[in-house]
Amino acid sequence: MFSKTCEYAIKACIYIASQSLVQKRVGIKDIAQAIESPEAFTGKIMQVLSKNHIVDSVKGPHGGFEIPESAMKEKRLAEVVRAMDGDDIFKSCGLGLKECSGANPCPLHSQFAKIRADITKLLETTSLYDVATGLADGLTFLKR
Amino acid sequence: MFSKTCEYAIKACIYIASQSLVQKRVGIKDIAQAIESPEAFTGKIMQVLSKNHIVDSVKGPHGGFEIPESAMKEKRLAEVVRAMDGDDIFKSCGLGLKECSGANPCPLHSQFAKIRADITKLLETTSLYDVATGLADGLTFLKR
DNA sequence: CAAATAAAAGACTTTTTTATCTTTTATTAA
DNA sequence: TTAATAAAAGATAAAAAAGTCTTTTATTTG
Ligand code: FES
Ligand code: FES
Repeated sequence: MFSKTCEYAIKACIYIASQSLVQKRVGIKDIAQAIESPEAFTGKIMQVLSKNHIVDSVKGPHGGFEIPESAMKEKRLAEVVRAMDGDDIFKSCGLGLKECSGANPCPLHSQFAKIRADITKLLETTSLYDVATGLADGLTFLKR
Repeated sequence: MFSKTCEYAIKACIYIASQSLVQKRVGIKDIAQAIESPEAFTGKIMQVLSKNHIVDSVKGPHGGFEIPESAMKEKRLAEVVRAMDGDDIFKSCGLGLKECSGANPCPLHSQFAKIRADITKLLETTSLYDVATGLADGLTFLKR
């Protein structure tokens, strides 16, 4: 479904958001620990998220990453996915045809298009705030 | 969604089935041409499909691959996917947690589980015959 | 039976994805 | 203003996925 990179990115954003809810800025080490990802690789991912203005980054002592509450209410999961994996998941053919189109449909097009629309809806409507609260409340988990 | 290998496998099966509908056995070259796949790689994929009894293989002159009409009415897309990609798509967590469970749900679990169930239903209920007829009738396509 | 045909099997190569290690830059606070 | 801290940037490395090439085995038909 998502690349490993994208999975890490989504989890990192949710974790950062949940910590930002209690005014805590978090470093790469914290993040890697919280989402069970390799530390250096997580750093690379954070660079991309930061460049795409999905997270705010602060260098130096007491630095780290954060997502202001106002921002996390706006940012959708779809933005994170687009930053990491592009928009393949939103528009490409399930059987790998060069482009998905009703005019030249693959044998799964009609059924697959529905599923893809559901995925798109999920990602486009869910904000980081929506998922961060469940984590903060101990209802959902990012590892195991 | 699916690996490249799995996409080729699904398309190959649909093509073979559609040709079997008109009593035509097809070789690797035909298949590769019909689904726009690398020939040698397609050969490898056919070996797996053959070992898993999804297609029948015949060596020697006038040999090739076929799927008897009775068999293609039984075989589901899910079998092809399992043979190539395992059952990850049917059971694994969308965010890559070690296992998907309601007891330890990731933040997307409830929404993702629905989508995964839809995908499973599509693959488990669609037979090769179902998709082969559309191709044979020129309503669906395997390339471009 | 011999020659031709076509898939199976095995050994490799290339590309992409995932991951690591080192150096640099920015920031803070003593 | 310098030492410590933490992310950014850059250069590699390892693993997995995708793809190729060569040899072997099975089958058919003249
Ligand atoms: S053409 Fe394959 S999903 Fe639309
Ligand atoms: S735990 Fe993630 S999808 Fe079920």
